[in-house]
This record gives sequence, structure tokens and C-alpha cells, in this order.
Amino acid sequence: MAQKGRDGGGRSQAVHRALKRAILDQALSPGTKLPEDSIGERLGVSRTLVREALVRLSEEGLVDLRPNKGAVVARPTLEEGRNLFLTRMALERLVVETLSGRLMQEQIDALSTHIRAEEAAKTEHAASIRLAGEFHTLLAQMTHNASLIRYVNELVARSSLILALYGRPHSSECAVSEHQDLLDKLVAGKTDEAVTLMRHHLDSITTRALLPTDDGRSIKDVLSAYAAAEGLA
Amino acid sequence: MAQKGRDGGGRSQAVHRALKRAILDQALSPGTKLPEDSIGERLGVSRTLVREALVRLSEEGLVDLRPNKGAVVARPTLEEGRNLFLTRMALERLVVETLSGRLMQEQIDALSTHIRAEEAAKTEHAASIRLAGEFHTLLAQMTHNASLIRYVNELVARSSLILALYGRPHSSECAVSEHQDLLDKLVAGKTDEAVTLMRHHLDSITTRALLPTDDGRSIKDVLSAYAAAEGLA
DNA sequence: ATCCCTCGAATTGCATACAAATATTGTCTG
DNA sequence: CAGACAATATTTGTATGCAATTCGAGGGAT
Repeated sequence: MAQKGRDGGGRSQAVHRALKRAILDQALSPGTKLPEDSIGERLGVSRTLVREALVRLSEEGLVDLRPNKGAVVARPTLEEGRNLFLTRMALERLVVETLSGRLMQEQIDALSTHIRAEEAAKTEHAASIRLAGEFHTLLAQMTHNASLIRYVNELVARSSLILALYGRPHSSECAVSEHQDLLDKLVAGKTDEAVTLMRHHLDSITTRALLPTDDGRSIKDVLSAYAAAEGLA
Repeated sequence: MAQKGRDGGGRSQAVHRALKRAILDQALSPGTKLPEDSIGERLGVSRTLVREALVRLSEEGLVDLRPNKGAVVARPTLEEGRNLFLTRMALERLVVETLSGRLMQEQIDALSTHIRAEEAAKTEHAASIRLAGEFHTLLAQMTHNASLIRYVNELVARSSLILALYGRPHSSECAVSEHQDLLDKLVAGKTDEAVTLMRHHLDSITTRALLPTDDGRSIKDVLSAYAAAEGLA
């Protein structure tokens, strides 16, 4: 099924997804240059499409688009990070309030399954981060509030950048048990306690700010895997 | 070549701003088709730049980008509208909490001045809507929280679309006095009352949902003014 | 050795060309 | 006259080419 697979509506979107995944997996770490040529060459598309993808990524805040100087993976400052988590809190609070006491059994199962997956992947650093984020986006998804979903997605994505830059290398970013506790409160409909739990949860992420890590692999090397995943080149 | 004026960092941005203003002023009403070449022709740029601008607008939720079928000004459903105001409430609550009791005299003056401008423009329908929105973005601005600012801006912008579609034609969308009351509470540091006021304020906007208005002017006609404002064409 | 200038290579900004897809018009048939 | 179909005209999707800008290396001059 290597051919078109599900293309999701255009190759530019595919490029966007490929780059986004690469960034979120920290295969392209903050500050990495993103030259249109190399990316296009590696992904088998023209600069035009890469450009479009970069514009989208910059609107999402994952990429910084310096005029005439090229795009780089965004490098949020520590303060931007703090503010971002403040905003995240405001939105996830709405998520929790919307969902508390209203979860269907089917949704509860989905969340439980996800939490078990998180526990299973506890040792794998990369997957662990991704799954932790996905728990939050999964919750947001269940509100069926389109703008809320979109913003939580964006903020969770950018949180990865923050953690990549300032997070402790080995601490599991989200304690899995906190996710379980939150789910329990949501099911029980204890809204206030759930909100408090969410606040502490995000606070505890925020207060783990530390040293940056830097490795400089070549873009082309790193992108080949993601190209395949999107059915490109 | 016409004056470059203040280009703000690239002609694609200029196109983006021109279209955005046209949409927010309801000169391009929801559902209007946005063909790349007519716009480019009218604005004196190539399709490439128009396309880039449309991608940005679609990321902001102002434009709907149907693959192979062209872009149209977004036409949010009534339910999307309600959800949007829910999200807005969550974020503007954070704005209020952040600002309450912390406004500098200079900022208070700026807000007061703005409110007076709103009163002055009460009769002019178009300007009135724009100013009402700008009050909220002005508040957000003062938090110095980049992501918060961006999202409030986006949501306020999209609120214009909602009101264009479902709002009563003649009701002043935001009662100016409510803005003044809110400011008073913020200055006095009465956070809870300010939050409550903001909630009522947004609620009262939400509960004014009614009939759509449609006028179908040609894109080219309508864009000429905006072209000049951005130093295009 | 350090600074500065100049020139060339690399990269972005933008327009244009062409292919693919969709909408439209006109015509024919029942 | 309605509906189907074919030919055509628009409009979008993508690649490529050229001008403009930035980056980096080399080569004096101090």
C-alpha cells in the first residue's frame, strides 16, 4: 500500500504532516533550519508545496518564518512556554468542565486503553512524550467543539517544543497516574476536583524546566522515514 | 510600480491583510467565492501569493479551502458559533484574571479612549462592529501572552463572521456600557465580578442569534479599496 | 592576527507555464 | 421540453525559471 494510501486531500498536506511529525518526534529539534530545496528534494515535491507546508506550520507556531532568511523549527523562549501553559490551562479547564460527568462508556474505554498504552510505552522516551500529548488531544476531541479541539491540539504540539528545549531529559513528562486520576474524577462527575487535578497536572509539567539538548543531524537523513509514512518519494 | 508604502514584511502578508480586512468588514460576506486569479489580478500579484494568503486565512478559520474546488469565505454553522463563544469565554476569562487589578494608568487611558471611540461610532454599523471587537483584542494584547493574544484575535475575527450570518442587523453587537463596566471592575481589581461581567457580556452576544443577510457584489469591485490601503495594485 | 570589503554560491521571493480537475455551455435525443 | 452527454472554458494543483537577497569564503589593508 505504498502508493497513494490515503492522501488526505493533497500532497501539500502530506508534506505538512511529515514535517509536523518529524518536529513533534524531535527528529527535527528547535532551531533546525528548514531549507525549501532540501526538504522538497527529500520528499519528492517541489519547493512550492514545501513552502505551503511551511506557511501552515508557521501559523501553527511550530516553525519560525524569518523573511528572506528561511524557516527554522520554532524555538520558544522560557517565558513563552510559561504563557503557553497558562493558555493551555484555560482551555483544558473548559475541556474538563465540558466532559465531567458526561463521558460515554465507549469514550471511557478509549481513554482507559490509551492510558494503558502510555504505561506500556513508559520506557520509550519518544513514544512516551507523544502518547502523553495525545491523551490531552483525545480528551479535547471528545468535546466536539471544533475551535477548542484545534487550539488544544496546537498548544499540545507546541508544548512538545517547550519540553524538548527546557524539559528534563529523563523525567516522564506526564505522570501516567495523573491521567488515570483525572479520568476517574471525570467519570464520577466531580468537576471541581477534576479541574484542580488538571491544574496540578499542567503545573507540574511547567515546573519541570531545565537544560536544553542539541544534536545536529542532517535534515535529509532524518526525513526519509517520514517521507515513506506519508507515501512520498 | 505603485508605492510600496509600509509593506510589513512581504507582499503575501499584504494580500493576507487586505483579504482579512475585506472579510471582517463584511465586504466579502460568508460563502463568497475567492478565485485565485481574480484576486491576484485585482491586487496586482500572482496567484502564488494569493494562494499563500488563502492558506493563512484558512488556518485562521476565516476561509474554507475545499480541495480542487476553490476557496470561499468561511460559513460557520450556528453550533460552531456557539462553541466558538464557549472557547472565547474560556480565553477571555484568563485575560480578565490576568489583567484584574494590574492595569497601568496608560493602559486604562487607552481603553477609555477606545470606549469613547465606540460611543462615537455607535451609528455606523460597520465601524461599530470592528471597534467592539478591537476592544477585546486590545484587552488581550495587554496580557503580553503571545498565544493568548493570537487565539483571542482569531476568535474575535471569526465572531464577526458568526454575527454577520446570524446576528440581528441593527442591534449594537456589544453594548458599549458593558465595556465600560468591565473596565471599571478591572481597574478596581474585582476579579470575580469582572469575570462574571465578561461572561454575561459574551452570553448576551451569543443569545442574539437570528437571520442571515446576503448581498452578492463582485469580488473585483469590492477589493479595489483594500488594494490601495495595502499599497497593492 | 583582526577587521573589512568584495565576489560567488546558496537560498528565498515571486511569476509564469503547463497539467489535472471541475464547472459551464450547447447540442442532441427521447 | 427535460435530461443526458459532449465539447469547451475556468479554475485549481504543481513544477520550474529568474531576479533579489543573504550567507560565506577569500584577500587585502591596517
